[in-house]
Amino acid sequence: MIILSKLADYGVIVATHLALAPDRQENAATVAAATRLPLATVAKLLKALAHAGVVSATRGAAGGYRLARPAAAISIAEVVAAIDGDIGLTQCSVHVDECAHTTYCPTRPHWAAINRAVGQALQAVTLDDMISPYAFLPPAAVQPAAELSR
Amino acid sequence: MIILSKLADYGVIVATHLALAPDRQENAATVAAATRLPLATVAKLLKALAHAGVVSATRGAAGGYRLARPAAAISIAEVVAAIDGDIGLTQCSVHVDECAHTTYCPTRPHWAAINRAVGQALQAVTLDDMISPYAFLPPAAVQPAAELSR
DNA sequence: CCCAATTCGTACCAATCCGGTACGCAATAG
DNA sequence: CTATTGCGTACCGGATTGGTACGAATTGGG
Ligand code: SF4
Ligand code: SF4
Repeated sequence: MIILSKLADYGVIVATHLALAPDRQENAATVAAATRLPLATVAKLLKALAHAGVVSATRGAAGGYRLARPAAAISIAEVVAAIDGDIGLTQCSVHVDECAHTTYCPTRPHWAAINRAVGQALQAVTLDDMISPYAFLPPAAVQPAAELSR
Repeated sequence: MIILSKLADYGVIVATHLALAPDRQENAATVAAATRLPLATVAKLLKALAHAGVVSATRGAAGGYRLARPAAAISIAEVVAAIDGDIGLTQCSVHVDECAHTTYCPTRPHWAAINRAVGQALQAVTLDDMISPYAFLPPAAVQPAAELSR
């Protein structure tokens, strides 16, 4: 099973890319080219992220996106939640009343604890962590310029 | 977003129910009645669990299912994996080569760490914990109301 | 020895969800 | 005013999922 949806996965990549140059303002097309993702999809993602307050958008000509906060203050959980919705293991973790078995289900109380553990695993990682430890990654990864000029 | 599929959720319930009476042998119909789940679905789940070695089945007349191991030796992760397949956050966590972006994706190395954290959260809980309510909760039960009422 | 009970295996179907796309509107720079 | 760019919504095809059905294999009892 794959937990994150493709969109959420891509969303993290896009956010990470923006975290690389927090000062620059990039439009959707530029980000799409840099990440090699379909333009339309990137636009959709950026919009969702902007809606959640993770990135801020400036409209009009010469507009674009940039991180709304420093990269260290944005957790992966936030990015994922912006795209896939709130994270919860089971139905009852998110929408309490949308499961007919809530009344007698014996496992329900325990999910809360597991839920919290999973949530913390995602909240512990920030965008800053995603870009900083390039140490153990081969030099091929550290070349945003080459990506852009393609 | 909901991480576990409905089937996996139900699977845990079924497994938990079996853990309540490890010595008795129950057939699919009995389990379905006890858990108030559709019979056909329960049969499917039990088969999947049997295939993964979580429960053992005896065929023929007066046949039925029972846990293959003591409840304390079966983790939730195992039950979920038996139904939903191996747990992984992203595509590259499970099937490494099934993502076209593996070569230059900057986030890939980091998912492994998060992946492990999530996996441990599920492996830390056994069926035994599920049937002895709140046994492992007390330390965190300081503010259970907030979690449960969410 | 035969029959009934029960699991096993597979195959199938309907519904929902997801990834992706298209098009028109609003806002801003020049 | 106009070109550029983000915003919003609506739509569609395909994949996955939840659920069902039926026949084959296996065992216990009469
Ligand atoms: S109440 Fe039980 S069956 Fe319903 S979503 Fe929660 S764990 Fe699953
Ligand atoms: S390589 Fe990157 S894009 Fe591909 S599944 Fe892994 S994280 Fe997602």
